[in-house]
Amino acid sequence: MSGLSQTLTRAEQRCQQQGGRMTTQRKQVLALLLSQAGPQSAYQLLAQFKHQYQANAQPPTIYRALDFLVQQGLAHRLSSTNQYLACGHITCQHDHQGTLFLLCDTCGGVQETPLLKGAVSQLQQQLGREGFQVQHEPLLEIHGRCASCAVA
Amino acid sequence: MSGLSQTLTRAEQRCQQQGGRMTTQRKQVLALLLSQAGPQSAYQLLAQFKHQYQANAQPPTIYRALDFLVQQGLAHRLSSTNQYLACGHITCQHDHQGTLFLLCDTCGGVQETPLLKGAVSQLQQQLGREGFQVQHEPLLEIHGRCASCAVA
DNA sequence: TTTGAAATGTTATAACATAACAATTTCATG
DNA sequence: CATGAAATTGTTATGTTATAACATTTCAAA
Repeated sequence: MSGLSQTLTRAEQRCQQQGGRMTTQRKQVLALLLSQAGPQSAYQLLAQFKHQYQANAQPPTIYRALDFLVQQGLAHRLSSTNQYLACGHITCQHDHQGTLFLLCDTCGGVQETPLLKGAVSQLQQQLGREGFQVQHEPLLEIHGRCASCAVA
Repeated sequence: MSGLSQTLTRAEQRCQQQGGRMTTQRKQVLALLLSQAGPQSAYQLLAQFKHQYQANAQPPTIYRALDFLVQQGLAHRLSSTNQYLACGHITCQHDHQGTLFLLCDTCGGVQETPLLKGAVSQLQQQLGREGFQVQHEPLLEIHGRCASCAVA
């Protein structure tokens, strides 16, 4: 578990390696994402951004920053809920072949886990069978009920 | 490969078994879906519905029909593209544990295939590890390039 | 220090989806 | 058949998500 500033530093390093510019604004949005308990909609983030950083910010500001962060692998977009969250593996050396998001429909929380090798190879088999070529790591979203909510 | 009317009949049977009412309107929307080459947005379907069936139809008409069809397992919603398509397995006895959609970013087409058992059990393993309970068959969407587009 | 590409600001609008309530239809049951 | 509760459909309005388009500014490399 590393602190916020360490994470931001690490994120900056990653951008440099990948030829991306980590500007103040983008860092602010990433910081916002990192401070959240759960995934947020773009407009929720916009509201917080306006409150904390820039009162007159407009949607494109947030969407551009989010697009950038997603491109750089520092954030993820959950397409099944139209939400965004910081990547849970900014500080670790992650060598994923894909990511699995477990979305709890009860509490709205998300668990992000690397796809296990076994699952990856099974999926690859299935893709190969169809002659389908994947360009980016697949992000798989599965809905259900998380462990905490299952207890209650 | 069964014809449109056969498929609609089969769909009707399924609804009855599941306690759903297959109305004229819903059948019309399903027929629209079945006549498509690829997945369509709700508003594309609305435009076609207005053209073919009811000139003054409004968005709720389409969304309600789509919601119903998805509930009954006769159609799917692709959350990564906000599109809808007819289930490719209305006429077969399908005993899926989940479905994998291969979305071609080049031609916009979709390949729908049942999740192979191996992949299912790998994913289940991973879910079990997190204590996560799935309520519905997972629908997994993977983007990439389909076989035809890979050739070109 | 120019200069051009990238980033940001700003206005407007497109695209996706649902709330809320009225009217109608359906269909089990009296 | 009558009829009334539940489901479906009609209709208006609006909420939510996302991007187009163009102006301005920033910033690093030549």
